[in-house]
Amino acid sequence: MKIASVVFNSSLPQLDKVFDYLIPDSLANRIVIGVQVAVPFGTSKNLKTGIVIAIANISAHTGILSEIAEVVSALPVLTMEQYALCKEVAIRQLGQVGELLGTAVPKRSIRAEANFLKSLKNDPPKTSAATAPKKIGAIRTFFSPGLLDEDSQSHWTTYIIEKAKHQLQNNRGVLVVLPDFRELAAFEEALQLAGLESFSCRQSSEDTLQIRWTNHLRSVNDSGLIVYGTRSASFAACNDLSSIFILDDGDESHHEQGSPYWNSRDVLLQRSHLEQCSIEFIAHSPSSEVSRLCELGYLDQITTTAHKPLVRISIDTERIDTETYALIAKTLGDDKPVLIQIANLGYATALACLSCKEIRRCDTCHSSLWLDPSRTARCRGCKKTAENICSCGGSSMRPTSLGSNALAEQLTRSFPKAHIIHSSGAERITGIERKGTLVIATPGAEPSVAGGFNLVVLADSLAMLGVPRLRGLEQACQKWSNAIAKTSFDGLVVIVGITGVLAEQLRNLDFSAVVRDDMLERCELGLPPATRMLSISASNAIDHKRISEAIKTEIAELESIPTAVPNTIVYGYPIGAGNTVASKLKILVNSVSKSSKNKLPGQRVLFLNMDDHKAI
DNA sequence: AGCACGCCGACT
DNA sequence: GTCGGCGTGCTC
Repeated sequence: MKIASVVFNSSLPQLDKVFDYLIPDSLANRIVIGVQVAVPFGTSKNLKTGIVIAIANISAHTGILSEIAEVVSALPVLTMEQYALCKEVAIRQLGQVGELLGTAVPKRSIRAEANFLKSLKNDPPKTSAATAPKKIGAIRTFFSPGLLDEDSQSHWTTYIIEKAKHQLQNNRGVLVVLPDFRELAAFEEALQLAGLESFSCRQSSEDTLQIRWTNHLRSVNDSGLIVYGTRSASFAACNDLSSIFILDDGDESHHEQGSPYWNSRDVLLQRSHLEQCSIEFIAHSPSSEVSRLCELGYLDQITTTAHKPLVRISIDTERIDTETYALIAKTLGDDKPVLIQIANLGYATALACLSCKEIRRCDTCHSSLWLDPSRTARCRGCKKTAENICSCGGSSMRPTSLGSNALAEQLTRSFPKAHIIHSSGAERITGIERKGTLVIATPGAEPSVAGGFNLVVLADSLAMLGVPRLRGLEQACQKWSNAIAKTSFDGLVVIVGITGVLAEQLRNLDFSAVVRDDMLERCELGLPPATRMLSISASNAIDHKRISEAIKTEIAELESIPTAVPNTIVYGYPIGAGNTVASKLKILVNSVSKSSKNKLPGQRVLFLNMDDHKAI
């Protein structure tokens, strides 16, 4: 009898390995690699479902083998490329293969599967292997689309679709990973326009169970598809993969919040290595990681020559100066749309001292102060109510920028006849009609309008930089550039409150230069992206002490970084040492967890994040 | 996760 | 003497 190796979808470290089973003759012709099977497991009366990842004549296991009880899914539900990716990511992120299998394989829908099988009989999938040409040279680029989304030639969807068409002709697969449902909608619209709907396959957790399972079966069992979705699509099946595209890799939505804390960029970089395929990063402004890869020569940067909107820098410390007011009034008067980007909601984004003009910061944690909705001066970080005296001795302060509510009130007064719309994360408007509308939006919530906005005002630029965060500048660039991309062909951009070198770089809309300078400076200081931060949180003080001491003696090269978070240790490590550090840590973490005398039943002792963005 | 094995306290 | 507590460890 043949032997099948089976893996389980479980986050338990004890089950994070393959289990071999005998294939009974009755099931022999139905068991292929990738199918779901039900097997007896341990002493449990219930069968456990797993996935066959290998079939062989011998087993490395010396004990007696059980037999597979039944075949659950007639079709394969996992490709071996997906499985290899899960293994690689699990090693690098110090997690379990089993917990990533859940991302690679969605929940099964019996009805959807029955319908899919029926449709297969009428329309069998194209077989690709015989005709697929061998690998073309893998391309690795960072592409920055033109800063005018209205110019369809330089739009990111056009760029991806043109390249994808070429691959589809060879019956090869293309994977597209997008940050958000808004980009998903934009991409779907473009697919429809290009007549590629029948060659595309969406992977979205927003879809119903049935649709998800149908699309998943299709991407595993068919080829020559454009597979697209948000971050979990990084693990989606895509046969004969030739190119990977990832949009706005710096966007926070590309980070998985749960263990093992992977992000689309890193997963897809690993995937492009494993599958020897091209990878292209697309963003109006690069992330610092992409900027670093360009600097190293790992990625080629493609700059578009498409024309850019005109930029006016207003150095006025007021949020909106008189000239900008006049521009808004004129644009609205011409019945054309205006977009104002503000940092966030609330009544003030920052407070400045009237005598020294500095932004007031919290005495304990140094975060900026703001006026909360009850109009009390409060720290943004620790929420402590602030003193009324500045370090310079000045006793009065004023808001440097007003939040959306206050600004809206102010604008309503200034433009009594204007039609004002708000759009924020909570109440998001996706599109508006083209006329003299004034849109006040928070970053990422800007609606689109046919033809673009004739005036885009980045009203809170200074406040967006005022936050003392590591990635403040690169994230601001991402948010600014995405808002600027909504400008019309003949439109104007006003950036309020920026001065110096940054103002010059922004006048030319040279976001790559801004991010590059910031990135190089951070690398010199031993900060991300060249150095990475890993954090280990313990559920109690004793185990916290045990793991930190074990690391101090066993992995001396790890550089400890102070943190205020209780029972947590943070270390910096060079990005290239990731796998080495992870494998050394795995041994220590396992032994400390195992011998813990303090764990509650079912509770994990240690939580490990190999790439903790919030650690610093 | 389940489930059995195993070695100490209170019960007919 | 035995019933049962859940700590420890294994599951192909």
